[in-house]
Amino acid sequence: MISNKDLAEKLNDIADILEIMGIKWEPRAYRTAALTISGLSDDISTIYKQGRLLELGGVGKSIANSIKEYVETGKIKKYEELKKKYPIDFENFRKIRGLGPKRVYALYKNLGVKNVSDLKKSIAEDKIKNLEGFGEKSQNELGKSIESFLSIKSDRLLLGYAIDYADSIVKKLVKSGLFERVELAGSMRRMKETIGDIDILVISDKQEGMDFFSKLDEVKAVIVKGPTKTTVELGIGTTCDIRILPKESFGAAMQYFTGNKDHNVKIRKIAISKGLKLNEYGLFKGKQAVSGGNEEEIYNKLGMDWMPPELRENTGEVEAAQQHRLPKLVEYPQVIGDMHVHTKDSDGMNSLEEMAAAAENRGLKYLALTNHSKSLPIAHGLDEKRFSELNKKIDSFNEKSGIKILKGVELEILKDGSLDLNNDSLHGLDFVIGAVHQNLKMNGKDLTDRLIRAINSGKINTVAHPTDRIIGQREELKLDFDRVMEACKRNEVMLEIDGYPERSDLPFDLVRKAKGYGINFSLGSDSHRTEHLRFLSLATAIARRGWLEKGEVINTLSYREVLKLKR
DNA sequence: GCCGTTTTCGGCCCGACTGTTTTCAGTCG
Repeated sequence: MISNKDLAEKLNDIADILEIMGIKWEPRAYRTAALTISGLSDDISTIYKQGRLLELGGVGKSIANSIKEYVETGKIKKYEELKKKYPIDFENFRKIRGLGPKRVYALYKNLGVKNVSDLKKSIAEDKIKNLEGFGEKSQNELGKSIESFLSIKSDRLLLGYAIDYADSIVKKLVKSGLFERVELAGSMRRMKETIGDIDILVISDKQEGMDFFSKLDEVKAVIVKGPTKTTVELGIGTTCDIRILPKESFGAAMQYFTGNKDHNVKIRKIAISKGLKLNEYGLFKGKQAVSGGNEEEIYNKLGMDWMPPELRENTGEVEAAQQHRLPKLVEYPQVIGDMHVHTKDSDGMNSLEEMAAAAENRGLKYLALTNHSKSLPIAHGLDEKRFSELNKKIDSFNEKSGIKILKGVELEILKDGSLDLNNDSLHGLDFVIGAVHQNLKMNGKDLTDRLIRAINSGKINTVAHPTDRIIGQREELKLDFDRVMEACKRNEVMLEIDGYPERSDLPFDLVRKAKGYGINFSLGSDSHRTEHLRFLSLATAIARRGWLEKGEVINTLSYREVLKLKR
């Protein structure tokens, strides 16, 4: 089965094997390429067909050839040969904490350990501790690592659920009074849709802070405990790092621990090119600190503007910051309406009044009530008659309410691309979200045609969760997004950014692509109960990660202006 | 093997922590 993930694993395997063979720099090249490929949203076969392999960072002639082989035959000769020589399950070993290529090789060479169950057996037989370079403690630690490897369901947590958990930890740390400052960093500060771990940076000169942290209720086990860094395993199934820093280094540390790896490597290379050195303690000229306490100042001294964390993925933000051409991103408070909300009239849990009151409490000025239409019976989709009744109820609600409700629908786009409500009914609505929920097993071309027919109808405002992915459960639809986006631009149809954590759809790189087509966006929480309204800010985060500005997001318009979008 | 306002050859981010060492290798982020 050809996939980006499978290819990345194969390249990582090659890297691991080359490393145990004692080869110096080649492993790094394969790992860089693997990292690039695992971060792609386009299919590797698509990129190959478009002849764009060499545009990928870390992919040169040789690796491009391997990828060509892989896409065409499903195999890579170099990989097969190396794997025959070293038949070791590196893919799973990589997920076990404390095991790298060198130690895996030592286990293989001395004990014949090829996979996780072999390793488990060797531990049970007490064989590891006598190996050179291992001991009683490593044997025990490996046993624990295997346990947590076997119990973990998926690699990454959804930001939408982890962020509140992390915030509550931060609040406890602040409340303890042991820290001068407490901040989240890492992928969570970048608001990445999924996170691998939680990074917390603190200013403190008290060692008690670390003890307090290690004893929080959320902490299941302490993995690393050093004077400046502690790593713990949390109850929600992820690890959390906390790092203590002096005040004069805090800006440097925020810089260091926020950007993704590529962003950071690039920034540090720029520092080197200016005769400086950048690490988590500051920006240095020789041994003299040039800057450190303030993150913005560090970027400025390196000749670039400060950039919002959401952008720090090395997708052109560094160059833009150097040329002072960063976008003026849409701000969280500028999003004053939610364009995708359900009530119990279809498959929601709360009433119109409850959703409106909760939204008003969150400071919103309006929301679009977009219940499902009749061809989605599983969600109690509404027919023309029920929409008409609901709309009357909305009209009378709006007369006496501060927060306003738009009469909307999440309208089924049927198998042939036709729409699920008649024209009269659609005419009575303020905001129409076209959505595909059923018959997803069509091929990519038919799906694209189906969607484009709906876009061409002139009756929908926006396309709901366009890729239809469910993170960890369902792949993105194989749509031809160039055709979809051209059709959207031509018909002035928007794309939705659905903030519901499992969806997070459009993904941020496709948002960026659509921005290039001049398309506007609607943001929605896809709330099915009042507690879900918080997901609107996750949609805003994706918009920011896709470089969107205020004018490209309709949720920044006033209620009256949004009403004018009626089709 | 990749890459280039440091180079088409000669580098490749870098510091903390752990365990096994007796001065350091391996792993991690």
